[in-house]
Amino acid sequence: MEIKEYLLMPEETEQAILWQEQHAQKVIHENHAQNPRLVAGADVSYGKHGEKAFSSVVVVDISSGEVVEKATWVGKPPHNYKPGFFALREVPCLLKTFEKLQTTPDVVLIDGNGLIHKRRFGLACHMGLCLDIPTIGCAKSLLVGNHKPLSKKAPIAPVSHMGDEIGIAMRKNREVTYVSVGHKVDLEFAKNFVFDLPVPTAIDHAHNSCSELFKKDQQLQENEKDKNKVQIIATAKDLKSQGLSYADVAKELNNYKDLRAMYGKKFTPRKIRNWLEQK
DNA sequence: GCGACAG
DNA sequence: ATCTTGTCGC
Ligand SMILES: [Mg+2]
Repeated sequence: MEIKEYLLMPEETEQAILWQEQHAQKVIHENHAQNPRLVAGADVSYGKHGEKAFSSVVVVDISSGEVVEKATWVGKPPHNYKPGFFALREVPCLLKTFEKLQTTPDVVLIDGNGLIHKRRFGLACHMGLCLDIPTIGCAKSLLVGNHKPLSKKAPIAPVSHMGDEIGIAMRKNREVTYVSVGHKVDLEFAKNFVFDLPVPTAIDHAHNSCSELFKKDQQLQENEKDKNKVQIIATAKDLKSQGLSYADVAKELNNYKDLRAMYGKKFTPRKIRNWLEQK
């Protein structure tokens, strides 16, 4: 789909604060969603050592519950996570993913807050401005604000912060979701829409898709590592057959920087002996 | 200075 | 977000 505005905020904190305050004024708090049918859920997960980002957007037709389309993107995380500036980390990934989407959804659900934000400009607001589509923030925990305890009788409670009603806390079964306006929806619509969503939601699908990408990548890396190990063992075996001691074989292998890099750490005579005696 | 802090 | 196994409960 078409990205209306490719909005990236400055990395420097002081400028980012001003930028958020300025763009918060552009957020539309009135409802523009009518009879939504195509709902997009978006999420990002990260590699074990934070070197890779796995981003997914899944579109669900809520009239049937069927998945209509899925788009994914894998790349380097643009920024570390910083509370209040989550968009630095996820907006670039999500925009790359929405770009690939053929479908134009009626409503977008973002895994993060909208108006529930110190400057009323959480990730969902940011993405809403970029996409110019009705957008709702759905977070799993609270960034700012307070609310009365949820109970069976009152599974929904308003979230307030500095005198503003900026969202609602909602419990469906076991899980609590914090719902807030992202863009072009009002809180009343967002509340009812999310409350009535059948599970698995588009966000659930997106989250699962990210986990699959993560697992797939992890599996590939394991295979690569195994292939490398086979190569290393073959080399070690060759050296040993030339009459070198295990200590000398280890010393020799350590001279090859590429071999050491693919193994990850230094070779020890003990390790070499274990490998060769196993095979 | 301390604690809180979406993912 | 990731690191992680079994275990308690319906
Ligand atoms: Mg997420």
